[in-house]
Amino acid sequence: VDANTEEKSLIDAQLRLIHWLMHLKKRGLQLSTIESYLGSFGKEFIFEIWLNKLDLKQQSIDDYEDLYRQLLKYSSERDEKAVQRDSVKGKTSRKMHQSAEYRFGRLKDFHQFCIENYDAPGVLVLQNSSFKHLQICNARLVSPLLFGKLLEKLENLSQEPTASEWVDHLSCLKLMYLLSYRTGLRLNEVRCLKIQDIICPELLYKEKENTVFNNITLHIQDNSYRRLKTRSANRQIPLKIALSEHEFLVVQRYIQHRYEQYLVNQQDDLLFSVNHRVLTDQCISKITVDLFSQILGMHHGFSFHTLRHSAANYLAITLLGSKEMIKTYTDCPWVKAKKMRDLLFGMKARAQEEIIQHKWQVLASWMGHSSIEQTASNYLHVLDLLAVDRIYNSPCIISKKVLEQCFSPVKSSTDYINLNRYTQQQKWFNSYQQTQPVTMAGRQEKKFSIEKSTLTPFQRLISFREGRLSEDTQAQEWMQRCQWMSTKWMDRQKFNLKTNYVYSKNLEESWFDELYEKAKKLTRPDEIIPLLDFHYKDDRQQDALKEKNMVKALKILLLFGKLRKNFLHFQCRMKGDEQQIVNFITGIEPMLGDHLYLEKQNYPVNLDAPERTVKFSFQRVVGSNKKNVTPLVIFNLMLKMMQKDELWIK
DNA sequence: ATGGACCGTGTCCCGCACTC
DNA sequence: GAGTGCGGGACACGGTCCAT
Repeated sequence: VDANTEEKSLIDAQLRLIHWLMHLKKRGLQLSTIESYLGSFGKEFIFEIWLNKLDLKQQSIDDYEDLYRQLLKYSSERDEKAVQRDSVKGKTSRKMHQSAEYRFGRLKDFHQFCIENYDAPGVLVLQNSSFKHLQICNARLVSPLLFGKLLEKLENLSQEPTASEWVDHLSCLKLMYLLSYRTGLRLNEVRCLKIQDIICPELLYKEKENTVFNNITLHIQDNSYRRLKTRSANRQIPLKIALSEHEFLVVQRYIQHRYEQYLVNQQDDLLFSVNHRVLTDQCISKITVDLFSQILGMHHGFSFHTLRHSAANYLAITLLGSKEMIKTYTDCPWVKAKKMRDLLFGMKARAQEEIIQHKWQVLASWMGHSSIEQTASNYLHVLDLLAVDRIYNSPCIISKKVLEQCFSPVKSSTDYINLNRYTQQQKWFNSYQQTQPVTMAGRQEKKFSIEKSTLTPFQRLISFREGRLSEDTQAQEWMQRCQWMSTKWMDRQKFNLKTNYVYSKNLEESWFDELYEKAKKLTRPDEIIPLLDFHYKDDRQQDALKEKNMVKALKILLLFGKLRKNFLHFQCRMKGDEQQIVNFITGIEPMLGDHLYLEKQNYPVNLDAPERTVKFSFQRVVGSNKKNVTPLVIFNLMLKMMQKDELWIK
């Protein structure tokens, strides 16, 4: 990368921006509006391009995400400053246009334009429609437990018959996950590792089979495949201290295996290639998001890049935190953490750990950042924890004389006393939980069957519907029940559908889909669909009765309910109908938690009126607002009902 | 009873002109 | 560059009327 190409990409970026402005003009916007659009992020955009020497044409999804996250951060900062100014003046203005939300919309518009005209990839940061959501998902970290689940899901994926051609690629992906999670490598850095990037003397003498290598160091540098962000991203990552013992062995084994192939065919020199092919970064991003979706449901905001974020935070804790903190948050043993510090900071510096200054620099260069600031502000979400941890554990020195003046004479051989010794005796967390280490189940070591138990019934249902778990017969039965229910409730012609049609094949699937879509729309962005954690009070004696009433209510809903728009209708014509409705209410109402209530219209029914339909709706209450969420609740009830076999016995 | 057409309401967001 | 008032479109929702 010479200065000339740097300049070129800077100009390209500017042209892109100008092109967008022209496009806005063509759309008929007035100049004043376009001006404010440009003002939303234009300067910062160009600044970031220049600062990080970015080439937009070469950017991966993760690079875009980084860039946009930074821009949105600048935007929020502008907002914060405005709030401060206002609070000085003593007014609390409700912002209208030039707000972070507004600028978020402009940036989204710009990126959409780039997607259409410059083949830019879709970006997760901007996909979420609500701006607030973004701030939450920004700080998501992958815990060792979650990472274990991710690997497990990947393992499941490679067990599927359709994946048979991809098994080797998926094994590579697993190693990429591992390396990124432990070392914080970017997607393209790990994806495009070359055999030549591996520094390992033992590889060259291929003598003993079963030795453990002393170390394997990855040299992260620019190469023709990889598109690195900056030249400063030239760095070396020692794997022996970054990985656990077992993980190191797994990686070593793979490298040995690939090296032998490489000796035969030196053209094929990418570490993770299978017959000259490596999974594309888009493909990896998509698989990763899908796997997380399987674990966490929709709208989780996790991506491959989250692994890098997690690595940064766990490294920060491991390098800078106290023993307690390390044990609580990471799966790294304390002994290993000490070893890491010795190696990275140097033994001498470690001896005076309190005062060494270059710790942050070590972390930043490990991550491939040119400045400490960059790591701290973009990647570290645990700074406050680290600060508290540090304060809590730092020595609290007080002069012996002061103590003696206040209290009685003090026994001490020195003039100073470290009070921390005494305060620490009432540690808040002297019994901390040791985090369980990540388990790396290999294909050979463990036989995998799709573990249905780890999926919720809802996930199994949806997986089955999408053909991912076609052999799950239980889910198949549930699906049929659901289709029957949604058809009976929603299809105006099929109100009289009999239960013996539950397993008939010619039910229309669209009714279920419609209900599912409606439920999704009513779900708040931070929720997974089955949000209604129906409340049961602990009182055991009441439980049996409550359960009985609930089953009764569900049976009534099953047989007599009608879903019209956002309302649940019950006819009240025959003599028994009135009692059924009462039963329904008494069974349902105790299930609803604090945020839901059952709203009743035309109840009790006026038996003389021609119209004798009771209309129920479920209302979600937030503060003083209420919202009709009937389809969502019905969908949830349906999920419950499909599992209750007693409802389906003839 | 059912479905279609229409309408009023409320909310959200956008565009524009304007001021400081 | 930040902020505001106003107008207006898109949309969801519910209600009403009417024909079948």
